Amino acid sequence: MEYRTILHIDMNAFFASVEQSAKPELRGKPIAVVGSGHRTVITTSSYEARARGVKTGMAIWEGKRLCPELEIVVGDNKKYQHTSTEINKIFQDFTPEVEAFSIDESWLDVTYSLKMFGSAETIAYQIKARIRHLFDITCSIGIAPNKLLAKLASDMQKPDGLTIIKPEDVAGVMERLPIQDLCGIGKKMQRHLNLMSIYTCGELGRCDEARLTRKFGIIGRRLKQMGQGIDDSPVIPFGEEDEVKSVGHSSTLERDIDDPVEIRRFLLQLSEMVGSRARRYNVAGKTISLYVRYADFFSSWGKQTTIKRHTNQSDEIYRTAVGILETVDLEQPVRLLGISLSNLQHEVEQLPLFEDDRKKLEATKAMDSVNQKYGNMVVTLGSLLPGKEKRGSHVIPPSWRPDGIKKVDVK
DNA sequence: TCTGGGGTCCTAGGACCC
DNA sequence: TCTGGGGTCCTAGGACCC
Repeated sequence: MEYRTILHIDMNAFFASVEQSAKPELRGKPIAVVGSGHRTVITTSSYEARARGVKTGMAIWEGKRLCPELEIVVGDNKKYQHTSTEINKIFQDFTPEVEAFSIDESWLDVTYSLKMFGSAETIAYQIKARIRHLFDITCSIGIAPNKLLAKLASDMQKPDGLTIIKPEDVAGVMERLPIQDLCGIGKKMQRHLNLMSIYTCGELGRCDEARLTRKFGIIGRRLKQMGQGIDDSPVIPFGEEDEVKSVGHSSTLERDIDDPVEIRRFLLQLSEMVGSRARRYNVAGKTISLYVRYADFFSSWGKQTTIKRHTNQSDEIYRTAVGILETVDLEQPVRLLGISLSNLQHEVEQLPLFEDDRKKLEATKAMDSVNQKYGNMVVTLGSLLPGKEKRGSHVIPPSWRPDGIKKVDVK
């Protein structure tokens, strides 16, 4: 039996560590990285803050209540993107098989690198040393025969850990491991399995497959395998991922609004963000979705509509979103609005037939290039301007990938 | 004083065509 | 003025990840 050797590398408290590294006065202190705007939440907290119970997703006041001396730092997306890209370059020195799972997590398949570097452990220590040397931050690394177990292993020792799960130890590790420790088993799944008297991976791995399939459909088989620590999924290097399937933006408003004009102005902004990103990716979509969350936070709805032809034009996205909005009677003031474009076609380069279309295309391209150079939304569709509302710059989500997007063209 | 943002995958049910 | 079934596309919603 040939085993693969997979590393999972998880940057410890990534955004907070980058900030502490850049600003020595923050080192050793409880800090929280947040977005701008007063409705932001804590994106990452330092280990000093975590020790006090400050967690991702908390409101600032909540963190402050737990830890009054908590230092609040507004996140700097560019800095994290840059650091992540540089770290991924380090990985490339050890294997071309690098898959970025998020901005701060990657898998490396080092199966064919072992001869050159000696062992996976050696590789892991070298990676740790280089990241520490260049950026003064730590990471936790898991080494295992597959991605599932490597991710599990990297979670076992934090911060600055190195955990190895050898093929011969898999069964022993899984036997008493709580099912919710596996990546892919969330709260709901845990509850369902617990109701079936399944609490450990050992129990899950021994469960009758038909029983799992009856309950969970086609993922039943996958669940049993997970319980056994089996995972055949390959490390998919950059450039070989599936194409993106949707492009969307959503944003919580600084205050709840019910004025239709204000709502539309915001939708226009979102449409332009979605459209410009779709154009940058060279994709166009047929399905436009609108998502609304009401002031009470709990009630929300999403509606989508599919149009005749693919588009990546902001104004068409906007018109479609407004069309959806007009089919609905808003029940409350609105807290959050989101627009997304899906049903995507890739590699779109349209040649307009008419002079007017050509002019519009030229104008769009000029606008996009200014925005790319000077920051998003510097130039936008005209009717945006009256409000002159400043959009908060959001902390980028961890789903961001080092190169910004998955592969876009079809081979 | 509350509670972010960007994705993926899966299922169910209806419309419609052959 | 009936009957069934397969395939595809669509909307809606849930669960999961970071």
